[in-house]
Amino acid sequence: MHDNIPTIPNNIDEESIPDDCISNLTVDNIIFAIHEGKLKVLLVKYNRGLATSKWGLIGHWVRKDENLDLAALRVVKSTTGVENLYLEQLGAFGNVDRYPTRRIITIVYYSLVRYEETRLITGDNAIDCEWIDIDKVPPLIFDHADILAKGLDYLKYKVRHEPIGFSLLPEKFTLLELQEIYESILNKSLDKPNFRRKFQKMNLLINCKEKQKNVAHRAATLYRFDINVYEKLKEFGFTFEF
Amino acid sequence: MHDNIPTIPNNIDEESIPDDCISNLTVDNIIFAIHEGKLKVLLVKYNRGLATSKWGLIGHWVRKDENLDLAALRVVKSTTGVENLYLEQLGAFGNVDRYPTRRIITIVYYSLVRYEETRLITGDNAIDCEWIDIDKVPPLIFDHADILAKGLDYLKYKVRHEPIGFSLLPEKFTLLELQEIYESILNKSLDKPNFRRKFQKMNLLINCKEKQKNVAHRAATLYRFDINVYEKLKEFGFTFEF
DNA sequence: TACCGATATAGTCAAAAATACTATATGCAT
DNA sequence: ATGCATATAGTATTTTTGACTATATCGGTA
Repeated sequence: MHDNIPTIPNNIDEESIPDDCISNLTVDNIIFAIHEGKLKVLLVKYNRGLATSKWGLIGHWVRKDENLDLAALRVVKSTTGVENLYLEQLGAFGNVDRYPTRRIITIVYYSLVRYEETRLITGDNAIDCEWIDIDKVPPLIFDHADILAKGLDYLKYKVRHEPIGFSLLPEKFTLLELQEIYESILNKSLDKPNFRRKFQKMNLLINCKEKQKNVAHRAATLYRFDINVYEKLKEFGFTFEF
Repeated sequence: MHDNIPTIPNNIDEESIPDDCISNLTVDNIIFAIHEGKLKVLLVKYNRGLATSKWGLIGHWVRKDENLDLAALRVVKSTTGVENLYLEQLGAFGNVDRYPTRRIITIVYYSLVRYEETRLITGDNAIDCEWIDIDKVPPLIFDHADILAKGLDYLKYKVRHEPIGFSLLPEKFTLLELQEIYESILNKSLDKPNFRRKFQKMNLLINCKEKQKNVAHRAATLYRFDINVYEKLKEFGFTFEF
């Protein structure tokens, strides 16, 4: 699995840039999700251009009449089938030598999706599209390993400073599920009673007054995220901190 | 002052893009400094292209053989004369209609400089270059007002989460000077004894064992920032929080 | 030289938050 | 009925914050 196939065609025609796209600009997406308590990133194995048979982040050329954010959104939606997601720009990567043959700038976005809501679609420029465990990432094309590393750093930072956990969970979730998000991203274990208390005191959780079903132990209460309270708190200069 | 001059030439030749630059890519810089306790941003009034006679952030075309970071650094150094600065990418702005005549992407950097170290140089593409008080910013070209707003938000966020104050102060500074940075950025007053205690407990300050001189009051101790301790703390997952 | 204005710096105390635990509750499986 | 597994409540100690008071020390000035 994840072998490097050695020879790749090395000419610009192989890039097959659509006519309606800007020729020196792409978007690339770092798409994260949590599955079975583990942090995953979505990668594709390309079937054309300089990236043929190699793994990389999910990117595409930006259309001439398309804003950057929309280009990123288009790519994420068409690959994952997800409608609701957290999407944010990570930054531009444009080192002179990042692309083998010429100068191409990529604007990188990172997004968080709910694993259960995804229906992966391998586009016709790819031969594979998979959720890869964050510590089993194969070698990646171009500067994508650097980009991913930066995205992962940012995720770790972000999870402590904004309540992004909710973007990774289904609408209704238990406090333990929420805690496991933190544990998997921060890579350390946390005290259960203290975690609940801390989170509950923030008032960002709404008790659904429902319980888990079909679990072989005491059923936990289900909660959902109160985005209205969060928006109001932000207006008053509140900053989430974990 | 800061009037809008109405008619501007509206043709691409007026952009005067150097031959060795990429034609659809610029860098723009949000340069902050503190002077007399007030937050300032560096702006220029352009003398050519679509921006003629209007104020804007300090930007330039990116050279074909130049990394993005270096392009930003080149512009900041050549405008301010500063050698040591904090420089970080804020992100890419590339909305379809951000530039009047065609699609141009700009990569925005934000930097912090020490006011006393600057020697402003008005480049030959500008007729003026000034430190502008953050709440006296004139109308700006293109989407620069949006960009500046985002940079300012980021600065406010940043000052609470990373010890950036040191990038705005001379090497040796008093605790009151440090406090005033926080007060001017966060736009509120802070308790003096509590501020000192909080900062001192972080162990990021080295006592220079020197005092202020020629002040009409008890001389304060001078401190400097301990970047080594800061780097080590970061390795262990410490996050600065104010 | 004695006081004044200004800022530095130390100290106090109560309230709030974080931390490390212990204890009890409730679901399903056997 | 018992036990395993997780939920959830509680408790006690330490840390951190926030508001405030008190004292120290500089240059300047009457």
